[in-house]
Amino acid sequence: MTFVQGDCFELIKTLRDESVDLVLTSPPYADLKSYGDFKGIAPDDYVEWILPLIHEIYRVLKPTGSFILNINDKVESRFRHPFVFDLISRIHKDTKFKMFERLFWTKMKGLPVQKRFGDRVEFVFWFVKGRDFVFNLDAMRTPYSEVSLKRMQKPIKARFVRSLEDDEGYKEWKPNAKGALPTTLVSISSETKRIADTHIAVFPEAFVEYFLLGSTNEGAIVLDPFLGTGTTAVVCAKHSRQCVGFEQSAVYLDGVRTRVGALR
Amino acid sequence: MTFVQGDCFELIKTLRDESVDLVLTSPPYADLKSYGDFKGIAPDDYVEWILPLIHEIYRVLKPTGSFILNINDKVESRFRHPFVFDLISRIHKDTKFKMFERLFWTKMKGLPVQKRFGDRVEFVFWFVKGRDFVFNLDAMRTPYSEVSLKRMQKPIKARFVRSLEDDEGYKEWKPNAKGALPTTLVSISSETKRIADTHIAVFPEAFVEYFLLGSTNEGAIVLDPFLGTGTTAVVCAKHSRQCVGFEQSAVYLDGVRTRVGALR
DNA sequence: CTGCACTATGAATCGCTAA
DNA sequence: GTTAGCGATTCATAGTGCA
Repeated sequence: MTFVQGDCFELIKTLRDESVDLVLTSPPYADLKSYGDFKGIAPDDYVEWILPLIHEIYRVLKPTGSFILNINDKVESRFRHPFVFDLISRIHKDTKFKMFERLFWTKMKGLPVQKRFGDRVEFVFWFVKGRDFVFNLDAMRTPYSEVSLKRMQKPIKARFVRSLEDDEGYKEWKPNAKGALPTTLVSISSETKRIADTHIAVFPEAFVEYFLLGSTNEGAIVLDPFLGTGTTAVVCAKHSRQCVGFEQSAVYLDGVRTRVGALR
Repeated sequence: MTFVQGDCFELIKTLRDESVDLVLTSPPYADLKSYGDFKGIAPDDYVEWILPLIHEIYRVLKPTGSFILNINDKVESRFRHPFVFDLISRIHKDTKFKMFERLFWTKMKGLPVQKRFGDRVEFVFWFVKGRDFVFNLDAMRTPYSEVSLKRMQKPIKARFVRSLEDDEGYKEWKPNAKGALPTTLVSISSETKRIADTHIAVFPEAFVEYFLLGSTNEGAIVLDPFLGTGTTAVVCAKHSRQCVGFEQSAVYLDGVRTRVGALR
């Protein structure tokens, strides 16, 4: 575990090429207001602001590594600002990152709104450098629905071979002990933490756990350049991964050290 | 109801400026293979292919009108191609369209995959020309969840004013008769239609109904440049909207005329 | 009308083979 | 080397039908 207080845009330059297995982070979303110690970034400036960091992330990532980015867009004067779409487009143009998948994190809990749709979905982008990346699909399997579980109580037959019109096309179907295949809709409820006497919304631990176990093996080096309240560090400690975390705010970083220290 | 057989890129040029209330469509997604009568568009060429149509859509739309676009991206050699993100970015750069909202249509049923996440989500983009557009929020309210309904059986008090620590912050909460506020996660199950002896997947009627009633009033002129099996036309007929539909395939268009004619 | 059993199918993806 | 076409394969859900 290595936690450093300072500006991640500078600190990441001290890391060696191809030394990190996973970058898992939720950068501050574009906002006109400030965010903790962090001065807000206007939506129009967001892409140019964060792109240098993404180039560095590409550099420090191992060839088998992943970059998992949680982000959401904002409404500005009644319209949804397109900076997330701009960003994903630019990442493909300016770097060699490939998008393994775009996932939709639904929280089922959100701020009430009056004249709009309630926003219950955030983006999760999973970038890789090439085909040979770590992906533990079984670790990401999700619980079967109640209806499915009921049906599984006794073996069932299902037709898999569509072209055959006769009964030969039947096979036994066995449910996977580890759960159903994961889908692009990721349902994880949100959490709130209290640090330095302010409530802030963060990554839930379940969210970090899901992606950490799915994209790394034990002993992996995991970087979170916007450590915040340190959820990434806590989950890494629980699952034998090494966390490198950067954070501007000394107050937040103290909180992280306490939180991680309490696990021993 | 006006149905014309031909190329929508040309046909749309015959429509007058600011004459349409809603463009609701699901263009063919990028594909390397061909798609019905339609020659497939390679993902790399998709944006340049469809952008001229979008300029025309802007032109024919009334100042209060909406352009609602259902689209999804594709996997190409194991990676998710970014053309949807490129497209949304370019629409903002090349036209004056504003994005009212980006919605996520989840179908809860999809083709099985082996080594990926199952794709259960498609994008729905709602573009407008300015602040003064038709939006019937109440028509888009969704049924309350079972948990919410249970709570509503007897009057409950809910705390809305969070800053107050005392009991004065309680208010009576009355459920809205038209349902819960809609969210950006839209759950509508998929449908199958059979036309010209082939199964094709389309807009479900419930999908068209949801967005049609939410974005237009009675008597509205609705354009679907990729009419396909004509779900847009059928739903317009049921709800007293005028549909203008373009479709390349004469076979499909015959099917549409039969389908709409059967409603009288 | 309810509940359970059973089946069809969904804007798919991968890997092999041929050119 | 690369690409394009084709066949094999994947399974949870919605819907139908019957007791």
